[in-house]
Amino acid sequence: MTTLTNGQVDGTVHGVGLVSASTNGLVNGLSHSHSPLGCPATIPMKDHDAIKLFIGQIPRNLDEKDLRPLFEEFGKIYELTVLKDRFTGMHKGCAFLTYCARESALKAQNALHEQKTLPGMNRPIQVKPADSESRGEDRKLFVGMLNKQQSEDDVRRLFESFGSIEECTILRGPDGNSKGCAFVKYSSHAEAQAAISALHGSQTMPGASSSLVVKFADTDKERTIRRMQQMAGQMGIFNPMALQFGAYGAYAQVQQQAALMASVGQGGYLSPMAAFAAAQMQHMATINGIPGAPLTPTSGGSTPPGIGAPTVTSIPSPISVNGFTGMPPQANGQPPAEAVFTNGIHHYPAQSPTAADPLQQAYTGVQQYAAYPAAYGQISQAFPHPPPIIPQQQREGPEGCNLFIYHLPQEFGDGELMQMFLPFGNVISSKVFVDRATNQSKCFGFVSFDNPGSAQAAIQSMNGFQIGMKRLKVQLKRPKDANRPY
DNA sequence: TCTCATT
Repeated sequence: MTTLTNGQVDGTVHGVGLVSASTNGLVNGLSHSHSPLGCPATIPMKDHDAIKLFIGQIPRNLDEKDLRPLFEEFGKIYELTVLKDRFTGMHKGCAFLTYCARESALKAQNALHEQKTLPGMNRPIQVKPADSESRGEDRKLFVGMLNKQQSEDDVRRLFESFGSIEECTILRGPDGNSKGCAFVKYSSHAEAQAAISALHGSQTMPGASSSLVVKFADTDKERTIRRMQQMAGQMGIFNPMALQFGAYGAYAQVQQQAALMASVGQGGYLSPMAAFAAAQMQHMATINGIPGAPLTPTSGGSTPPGIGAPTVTSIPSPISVNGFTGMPPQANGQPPAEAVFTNGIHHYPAQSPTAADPLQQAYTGVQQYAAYPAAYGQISQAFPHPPPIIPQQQREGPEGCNLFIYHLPQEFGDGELMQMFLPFGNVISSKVFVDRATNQSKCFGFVSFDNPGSAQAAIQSMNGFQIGMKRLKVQLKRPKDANRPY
């Protein structure tokens, strides 16, 4: 039989049509045996005490069939799954492996873990019980402020008197140089706690800038947050060029992370990163709403999580921007404060974007919505969820609705500022202050909501939010007539 | 100064 078709594998099932899952498994060519009576092969059984192993440091060009031979020599495999990205299908470089027999897993771990390096990898293969098997990362410590010369053995010696160390890893860069920190995993939480009590801050390693840090390692959730903050900080998302290509990849990533963040749970407040991811998705949706871009949804069902669709009707006419619309750039040497608000926004519709403002150029796609209502109308038809509100005029909300934001990234403009705060409510205006002379952001601005609840939610979530090296400072704008106690 | 990846 050269061609395997449904129902004709072993003669026990005839005709085309529904095929049982187990028969499908046979069609897929796995090497199961058949019983003498011609029944489908029994599903392989595993011991009740079988261990699921995590396999790491797998070259991304190896799939299950390539890996089986490597592991089969230690016993019959119950299940082997290469982890793939749920959106892109990308090989994640690791896998789960369960042997039918517990003993096989132990043998494989002993023989392979850190024992050999697969082609193309610069670190040895990892074969150890999956996280799901051990329950809880509350035994793992992060150790910081080590001397970069200290080895695994040095660290072990430092920590061994507090308990039995299951794992000890120095963090190293690609070149193998220590990053001055390590992970130490004990067999119990109590041991880990004892090490913290005894060692944290107890000494300063030669060459370290402060005393030894010993604390519990980040949980998965914390790691997720950390990653996303790093991602947010390192241009990627904010770099307009990154949005021009690879938009799907960026979208998928952000969507995935937003989903993750949704599960992190931050006491009822939208967590900073979820807010951020949501804002960025809106941003990307805006970019992709330009006709011809690949992301245009075909139905309303594909709203990314966490996004409330802004409404077209709340977009005021772009033509009058506080009456300053047509004002030429340096009309006055020292403009009054109110004029500063309008400077640097959708600039001067009569002009095309100029090289004087790279950011403006970069965001031309967005700014056109403001400058050319007709174009906006077209796009809003093509895209079920219209792009976010474009700030048209500087409006203050009621008291308690207006925020000061300090420490904005240099490249943030009004649009980015608004994007960042949209998830918390209806942003009626956003304004980044711009230096008139240099056209550079002064790294602070205002955001106004239409209700105090949104403002409070934004403060809760975004104050202290890390972007790159900086942390946002978000607080209520003091009312003009506030009674100052001093 | 929080790993390379944990369905």
